[in-house]
Amino acid sequence: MAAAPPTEPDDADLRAADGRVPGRRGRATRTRLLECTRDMLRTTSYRDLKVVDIAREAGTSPATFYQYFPDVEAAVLVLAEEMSLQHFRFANIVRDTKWRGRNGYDGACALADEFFAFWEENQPVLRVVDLATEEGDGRFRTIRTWLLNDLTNALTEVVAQLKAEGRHPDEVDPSAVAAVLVSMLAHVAAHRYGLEFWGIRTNDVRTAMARILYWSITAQKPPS
Amino acid sequence: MAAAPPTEPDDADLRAADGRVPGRRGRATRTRLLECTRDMLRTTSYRDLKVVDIAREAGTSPATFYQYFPDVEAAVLVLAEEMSLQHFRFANIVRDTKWRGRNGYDGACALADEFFAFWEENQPVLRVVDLATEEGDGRFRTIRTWLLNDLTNALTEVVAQLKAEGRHPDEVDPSAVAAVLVSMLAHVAAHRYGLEFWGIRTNDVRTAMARILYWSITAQKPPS
DNA sequence: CCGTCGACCTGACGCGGTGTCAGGTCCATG
DNA sequence: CATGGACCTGACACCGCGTCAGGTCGACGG
Repeated sequence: MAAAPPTEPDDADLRAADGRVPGRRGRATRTRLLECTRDMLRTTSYRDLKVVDIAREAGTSPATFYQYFPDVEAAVLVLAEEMSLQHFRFANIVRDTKWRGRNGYDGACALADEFFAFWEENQPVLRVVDLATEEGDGRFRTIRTWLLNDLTNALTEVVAQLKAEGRHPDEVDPSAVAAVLVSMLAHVAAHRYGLEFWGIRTNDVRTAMARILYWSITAQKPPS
Repeated sequence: MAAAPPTEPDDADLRAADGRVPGRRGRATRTRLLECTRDMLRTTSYRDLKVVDIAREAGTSPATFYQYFPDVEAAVLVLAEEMSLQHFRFANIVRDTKWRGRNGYDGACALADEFFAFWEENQPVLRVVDLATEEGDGRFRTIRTWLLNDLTNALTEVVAQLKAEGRHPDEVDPSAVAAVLVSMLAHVAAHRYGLEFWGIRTNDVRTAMARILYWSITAQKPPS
C-alpha cells in the first residue's frame, strides 16, 4: 500500500487541456469554475450536475470548462482533494487523548463532534465522494481512504496498545475494531439529518457513539 | 410516519405506459427487462446504465422499455422493492434471541452474518439504493427505511426493555443506540470487500461488530 | 383453417447535453 | 501602439433520451 501521501496540490504544474501552463487569468477562471461547481453541488444532485450549467453559472462557455477539466468528475475530484487535506482533524483527537476515565470519554465525544462538524461543512463534496466510491471509482476511493486512514491507524494503535496491556481478549483484532468504528462514525455523520427526520436527536446519537467508542477502545464501562 | 407497509406488489394493477393492463406476453417482456437490468447492474455502474443497453440485452428496442418503465430508476426501484420484502430476515433474529450470555452473543454474530449474506446477495441493487438515497431520492429512501425499520424497532425495543430493568444508564436513548448499530451494520456490510482489500479479515470484522452489538444491547462484557 | 382485433412492438424523430475544433479576442510586454 | 501568446467561444458531430404513429403478431371466434 505504498502510495503518495496526500499533499498540497502543486499549482506549479497545473496543465490546461492543451498542455499550456495557465497564467494569472487562467487560474482565476479555473478557480471560479471550481467555486461554481461547489455551489451547484449544494443544490443539485450529482447526477444532474451538467457542464453547461456550471459554465453558465460561471459566466463562461462549456468549451472553457473543458479547457481546465476533462469532465465534471475531475472538477469535483479537485474539491475532494482539497477537503482531504484536513484528514489530521480526526487522528489528532485520538492521539491527544489519554484513554482513561472521564478524559477518554471526553475524547470520544470530541471525535463524534468532529465527525458531525466535518460532514456538516463538507456535505456536498462528501456526498459525491461516497457516491463515486460506491460506484467503484478508484480515484475517489483513494481520497476517501486518505481522509480516514490516519484516524483508522491512530485507533488501531491505541487499541493494540491497550490489548498489549491485557485489556482486550485475544479474539479482538485492533484494525478490525478501528475499521468498524470509523465506518460507524462516517455513516452516522452522513445520515444525521435522516435520523433527525425520524425523531432521533443528534445529541442522543452522539452519546450512543461516544459510549461505543469508549467501550470499544478501553473495554471499560463509560462514565456518566 | 403512517405509511403503507411494504407488501407484495400487486401484479393485478400493473399498468403499461398507455394505461393498458399487460397480458401474459407483456408481463414476460417486463420481467425480461427487469432481469436484464439486474444483470447489467452487476457489471455496470449505475450512472453508465443506459436504457439502450438494457433494451438491446433483452433483445428489444428502447421504446419497449418505456412501455413498462418511465426510466431506468423506476426499473431498479421495482427490483429494490422486491428485495425489501426480505426485511424480516433481520428483525426476526433480534426477536428470537434471548439477550443473555453466550446465547445473546450468538445472536449478535448471527445478525452480523445475516447482514454480510444479505449484502452479498443483493449488492448491485443495494448499491443503487444507497446511491439514490444519498442523492435525496425519496422513493429509494423509503425502501431503505422499510428494509431497516423493522430491525431498528426490534433493537430499540430490546434496549428499552433492558434499560427498564436498570441495565442502562439514563443518558442512553434506545432508538439512538439502535440507529447507530444499524448504521454500523449496513455500512460495514457494504464496504466488506473494501476492508478485505486493506488486509482486514471479514471474520475479525464480524467479531468486532458482534462484540459491539452485544455490549450495546446488554451492557455486559461479551463472552469469549 | 382463416380472418380479425387488440395487445404488443419499433422506426424515426426532436431534444438536450457532451466534447472538440478552428478561429477570434484580450492584454502584457517591449 | 503593435504584436504574440494566453485565453475564450461559436459551431458542429455525436449520442442517449423519450415519444409518437403506425406496423406486427398471435389468440380466438367462426
